Amino acid sequence: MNIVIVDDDPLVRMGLRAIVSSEPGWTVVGEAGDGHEALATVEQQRPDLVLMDVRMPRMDGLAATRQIVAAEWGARVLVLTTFEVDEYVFEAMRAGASGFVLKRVPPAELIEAVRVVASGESLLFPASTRSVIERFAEPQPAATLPELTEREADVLRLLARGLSNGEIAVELFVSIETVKSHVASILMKIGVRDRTQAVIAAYEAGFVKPGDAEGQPR
Amino acid sequence: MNIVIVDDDPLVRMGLRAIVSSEPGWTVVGEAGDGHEALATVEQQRPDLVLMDVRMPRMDGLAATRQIVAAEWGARVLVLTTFEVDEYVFEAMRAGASGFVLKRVPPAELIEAVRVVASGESLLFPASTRSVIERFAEPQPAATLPELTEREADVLRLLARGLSNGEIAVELFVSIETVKSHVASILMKIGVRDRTQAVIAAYEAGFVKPGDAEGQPR
DNA sequence: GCGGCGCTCCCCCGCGCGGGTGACGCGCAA
DNA sequence: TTGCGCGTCACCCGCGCGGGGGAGCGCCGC
Repeated sequence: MNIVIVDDDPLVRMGLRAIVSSEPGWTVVGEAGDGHEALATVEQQRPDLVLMDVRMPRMDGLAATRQIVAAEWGARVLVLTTFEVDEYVFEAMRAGASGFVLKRVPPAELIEAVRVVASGESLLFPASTRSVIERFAEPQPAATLPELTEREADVLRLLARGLSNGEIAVELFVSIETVKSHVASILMKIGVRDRTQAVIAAYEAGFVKPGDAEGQPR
Repeated sequence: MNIVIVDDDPLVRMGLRAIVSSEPGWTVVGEAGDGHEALATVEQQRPDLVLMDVRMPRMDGLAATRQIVAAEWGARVLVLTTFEVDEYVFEAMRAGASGFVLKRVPPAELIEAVRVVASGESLLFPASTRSVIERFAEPQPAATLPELTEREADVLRLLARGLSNGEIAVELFVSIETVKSHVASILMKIGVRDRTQAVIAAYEAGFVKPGDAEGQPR
């Protein structure tokens, strides 16, 4: 397995190199000190895996990760970081990293992490996993909508797709007046002023989710 | 540390008991064969941690997890499963579980998992972590907004909080006319008809996310 | 220096929207 | 039976919004 090490600190690179190259069959085929160098090195060496620092001069590890993962040969990236700043975790995941590990974990754990990531799976440092799970768990009870009648819910769904009263009327086979009546009820029930705020409330309450619209809003 | 084991298969319970009770200081204070028994046992024993199977008769592990975590003393729950069905992972996370591990992992890994979860952190089986990361990574490229100028972005942010043109004007210390001008540019650039559709586009593109508003929309 | 663009402001116009009030039929429960 | 909630429809009014138009300023790049 061929590995590239990216970190702006030469000492850290040496340490990582010592750890990973101690495994039989693992070879460090390149090193880089910033994001730009990383891209160049990865393009030349086409490694199986990249150990990537986050904080680096010129181009940080997240931007570099994005580009490496986006490239067609797509090496897997294991992000290393000194501090467990939560935001980095989410950014790294979005950037396409396969793992997120603190530098200060014992060498055996780091090797295990590399092995896991190389096998095509993913892995997060436990404390990071906790952040991720919490973010997953929370968004549900964010806000809550008062009880809407079935028809009002229909109208709100269409409102949240950007339809005008007239369009909703056509969609539901009723008159505009009826739609206006429902809209008025909705606005009063959820305590907002206009249709825009109603749509916002629908999103905030999870009544509709990004992706629900997808395409046809026109 | 006191542990309760929940699984409908007595043999599996015995195996788990053998593994975890081999650790010094760890005690299995109860067992249960379904969700209802689990709730009763947990309430009596008040364990620090629960090893919870997912598929069980009467009440499944996810429902039981929800109730255990919701209770005020709140034991931590490590979910065990035979198959790595993705949906279980997300459900378990939402239910409030602190970890998700396959039953067939080696005893040493299981013990490590228990240790991690008991320490207040969280942990997922690597293949599950991958699912989670992918779910995190995808929602981004949903839709994309044309390039907005800095000021237009400001206005769109406020639009997405439900402010009227007048309120936006006050917020940005400009005249209503200016706001109307920016709004017109926004509508034209993203190709929509009215402010409501603009807000929808903002949510769909991830320009604003549920939770950004949080409170002040009024 | 001049054009382009972003930001600011102004005016007019038409219409959709939101607020108010009222009405009718239906189903359901008191 | 008498209500009440729901869904349907109607009319009026006022105003915010969106669609035109134009214009001045400062900054940047050619």
